[in-house]
Amino acid sequence: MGSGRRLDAMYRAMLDALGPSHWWPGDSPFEVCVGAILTQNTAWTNVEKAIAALREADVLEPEAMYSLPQERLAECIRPAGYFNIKAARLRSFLKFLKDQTNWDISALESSNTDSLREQLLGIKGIGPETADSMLLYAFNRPMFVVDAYTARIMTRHGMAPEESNYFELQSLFMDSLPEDVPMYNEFHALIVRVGKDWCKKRASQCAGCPLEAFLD
DNA sequence: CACCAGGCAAGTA
DNA sequence: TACTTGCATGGT
Repeated sequence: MGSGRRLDAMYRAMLDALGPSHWWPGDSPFEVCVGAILTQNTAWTNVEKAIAALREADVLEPEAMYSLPQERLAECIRPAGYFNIKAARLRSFLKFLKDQTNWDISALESSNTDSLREQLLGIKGIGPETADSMLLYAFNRPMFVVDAYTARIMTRHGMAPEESNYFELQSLFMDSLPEDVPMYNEFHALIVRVGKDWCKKRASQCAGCPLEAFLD
């Protein structure tokens, strides 16, 4: 429970400075899952365009989306980039929903978190960050989401070695913070916002960063 | 013009 | 196992 205080202080500093993020409220768990796949290595503004196109095509619902030929699905999501790959990934997720839930995504609510995580990771195109984003933001499970910004911020603050893997970074948070879904939700969102605006890959434009006081 | 974005899988040695 | 590369649009 050592670094818990520091993480909590960082969380409050970011929240005080930036205010709540209202991230991924989504119109449905399915929509959140679609967004999680589309946003892989892609700016969210581009994802919004793709989701709008899916809604316009009236396929923002599992069975309808699966009935759309992959090539046309790819065309809808073109603005999100990697459209051919992501169309295939959406379809592998849709096939999972069909096979495991008979198109009733709410059937997944009864699975325990660890087995649901394993199931999601078994789908081609869903890696640890996408699976955990779905668990936290679509299924309201207490799973901390790690991304490139999380790694950068933690290493830059001397709280994790450069070579830390996903699980090690995730454990840093989950071993010392309470299992609090709304807090995990907001914490990850704040990390992304701070990473985008201040914690750049190179140079250090740390002036004004909400976490400036936590640098050594 | 270069660089980056809420990653992942496949290929190589 | 540990690197490297392909995937692709849109904003700064």
